Amino acid sequence: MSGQNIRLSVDAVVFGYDAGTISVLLIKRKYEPFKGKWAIPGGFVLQDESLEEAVERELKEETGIEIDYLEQLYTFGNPKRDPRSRVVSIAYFGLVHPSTFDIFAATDAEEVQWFKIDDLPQLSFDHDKILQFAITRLRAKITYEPIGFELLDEKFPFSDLENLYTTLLGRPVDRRNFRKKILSLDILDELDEKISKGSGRPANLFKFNQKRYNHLKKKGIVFEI
Amino acid sequence: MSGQNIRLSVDAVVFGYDAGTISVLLIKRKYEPFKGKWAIPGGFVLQDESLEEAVERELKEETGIEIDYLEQLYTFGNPKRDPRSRVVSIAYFGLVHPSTFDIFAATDAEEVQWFKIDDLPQLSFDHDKILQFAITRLRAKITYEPIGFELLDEKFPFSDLENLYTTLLGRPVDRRNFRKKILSLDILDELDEKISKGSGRPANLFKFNQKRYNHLKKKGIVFEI
DNA sequence: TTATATTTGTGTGTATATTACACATATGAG
DNA sequence: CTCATATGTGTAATATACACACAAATATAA
Repeated sequence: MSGQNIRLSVDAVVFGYDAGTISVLLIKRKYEPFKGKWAIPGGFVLQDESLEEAVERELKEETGIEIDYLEQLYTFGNPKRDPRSRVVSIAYFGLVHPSTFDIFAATDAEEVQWFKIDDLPQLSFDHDKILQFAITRLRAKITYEPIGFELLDEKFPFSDLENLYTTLLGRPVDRRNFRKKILSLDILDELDEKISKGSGRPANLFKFNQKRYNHLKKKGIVFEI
Repeated sequence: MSGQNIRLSVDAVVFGYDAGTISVLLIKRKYEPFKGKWAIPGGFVLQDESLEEAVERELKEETGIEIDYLEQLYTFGNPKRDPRSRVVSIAYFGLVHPSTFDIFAATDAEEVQWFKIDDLPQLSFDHDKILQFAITRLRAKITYEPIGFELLDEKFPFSDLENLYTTLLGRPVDRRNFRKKILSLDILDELDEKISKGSGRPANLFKFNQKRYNHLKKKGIVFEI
């Protein structure tokens, strides 16, 4: 027991969304093992920080990013997952708004990049497994928790939400029925603002009302698409 | 990084079911801290074993039990959760069939006991939090995965399943509608066997067909109550 | 300025699923 | 053989999900 020599790390799969594609944030490894290969950002947990603090610190150190939504994903503990020594990794998954996504997508730092999830490079360690796990969770979770809003701007036209769901679910959604359903949940505030995207009729902007959602949830009313 | 001194443990919340009550397996701690208090079984992960192996080993060592269903629950990493030193614990939740449950319920070893979940003793560490987490997961999960069968005998009358759901959901379910719904999922085999429980009409026995469920799941057909 | 292309916004009828509900049947016990 | 107890079953009413098309507001090009 006293001979336990297991190191503990955290890894974060961070998703961003723009114009019909989901991307994930990766870093290029500077050192062995897997030097030069892409990996999910992460690192070792420090003695006195919580796991969430470790994730946020590592993300800031390695990518400069600050996360809008973070949740624990799964803990990967296969004894052979790191070729050097025993490392157990607690994986998180995170979401960022387009404002964050855009900034970092623009700066093409060679060592930090967004990759579209259907055009991923080879990954280090068991990171492909972790990433697939995260994608599965994201796709599933948007159907029973209103986390999709974390991938949109604070104020968004309804079509953005619809496109996000079309993308994540991988199938078309009926515009009228989708709108009816979401609006019936009573978790969106319709704003007195319009946005015009090139040609076409300007769209009304909406805003997710987190407080109202929490309130409804407490009453046992569930989000479901 | 080399100064990391975090120990890694696993803990298991094991549930059993009998006659309208859900119970959980606890052990009485032999040593400080929390000596004499009840706790969820668990212990430190050994160098070369997987997390699941660690859980199974600890359960066997501490309680003698073998588990029928095991899944990772959540990783608890609050720096202060253990008063001695930093210990991160990966919690699992497990289910056992009544055959296992009955045996161990009978032997009233002073240091290992089943407790009804609405009559729990004070627990050590953050184990009450872990336990509540597990209960929440169990209650939620039986509505979208057919794991309830792991709490019943291999062959069971329909009323057992109905009572289990009534218990876990904490509300009555309509017998006819429930039966219709479950049978429509086509994951139960009706056997040519009857069981007679004291008085009343003997009940037909059913058996969960895991293969058929896996097959349906692969086709995207989901279990849902 | 007018016509055209583009995107948003909206309602109704149909099919499907969920819910409520009561009585006959098979057995054991007295 | 009567009574108590648990099982087994169907139908009608209601609610939910789904399919589907055209008018309104703007930008652009003629």
